Amino acid sequence: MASREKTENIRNKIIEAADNLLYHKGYNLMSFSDIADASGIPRGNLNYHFKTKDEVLSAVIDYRVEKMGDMLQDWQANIPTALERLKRFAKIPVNEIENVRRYGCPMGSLNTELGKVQPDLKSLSRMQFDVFREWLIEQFKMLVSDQKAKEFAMHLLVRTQGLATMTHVYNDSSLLVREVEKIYSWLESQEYE
Amino acid sequence: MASREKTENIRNKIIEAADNLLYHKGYNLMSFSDIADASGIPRGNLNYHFKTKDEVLSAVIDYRVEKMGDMLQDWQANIPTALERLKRFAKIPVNEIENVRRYGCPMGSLNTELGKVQPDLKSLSRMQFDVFREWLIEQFKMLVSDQKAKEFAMHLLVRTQGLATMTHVYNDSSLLVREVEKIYSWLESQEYE
DNA sequence: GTCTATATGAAGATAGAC
DNA sequence: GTCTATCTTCATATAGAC
Repeated sequence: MASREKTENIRNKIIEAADNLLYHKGYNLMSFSDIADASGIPRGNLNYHFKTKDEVLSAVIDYRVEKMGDMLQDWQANIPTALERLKRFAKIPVNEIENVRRYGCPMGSLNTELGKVQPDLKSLSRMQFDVFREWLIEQFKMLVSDQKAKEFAMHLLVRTQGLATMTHVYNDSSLLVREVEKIYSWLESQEYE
Repeated sequence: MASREKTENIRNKIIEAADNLLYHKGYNLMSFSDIADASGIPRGNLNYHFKTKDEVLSAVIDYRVEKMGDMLQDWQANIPTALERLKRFAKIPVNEIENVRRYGCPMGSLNTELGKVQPDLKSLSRMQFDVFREWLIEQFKMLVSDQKAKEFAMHLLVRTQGLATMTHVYNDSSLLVREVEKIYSWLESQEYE
């Protein structure tokens, strides 16, 4: 149906606008008016598509999770070795360097904001990390024991989050580059069975 | 003067209550009413001591910076070697493990929240990091070249922030312990001149 | 200096016209 | 389905009595 398709388009416009605002302003400072302005959808009409702000967040998380899943599948298909795939992961912040400098990590900063006092929304937000975490474990499993794979996957997430946070604190993209190089060295130096 | 002393006491009560709320709820969700309830100071009276919410934040940051500076001075006086002092720093999250699990790092989470869209408040909040950063550089300077000292100081901050963020995301204190042990190994393995 | 009462504004959410 | 107008709530901040 054409009308249903149109509704879907509107929904997607809203989600994409909210996705950016969430990254650039954070959840608590993102208002429906902001979304209306950014998406071009009239203020009141938003509430037809999403009754509450929580529902908007939920839709954005689903959207992000799907997009990231697709990306990881693509890497799985097109990057030959696990080590190279891990390096590809570690490179994400370099590709997003200007955004990281200005806004931090979109997943980490959202979790940090919601984790304090909005536990339901935090659980939603954590799903973003689960996607990467499970994929990283699979990659490391091709290189080390299952036990070590879990540990290394978390360690990689720790270092990525840390560099994003500190790059943001000090507005310093050279720090980001240096820390990613350190991660590369670490990945290459592991004694894989 | 007794009355002036009393005013100071009230100010300090407000600051300490706001310090906790800022950590537990974040800046944007912390209201004057929250501070009034937590400190026992009547709602309206707060605005005599602090005209705006920004002023409260500023006072809390000053308070934190002073407290942390005292702590670092104490370490400097009472812990004999630079390596031991660095390990003492790395141990902070272990001592605060329950808080980190529930609320993340008080400095990192505040910077992340304010950094997106409140640049003036972000500058204030970054002062917390400056205290540690400068102290860490001094410690590393006793062990490596000046250039390396800056790099290592930031690297230590990166790893500390990363472990705090991920411990918070997954509510997982065993991750925190494991990552601090890794930092210990790293500190001990450096080839110092 | 302390506190009450209130002004003011902005947000999320809803009712109902088209 | 779309959108306007509005209700309600809650925040910061202020005016002014005590």
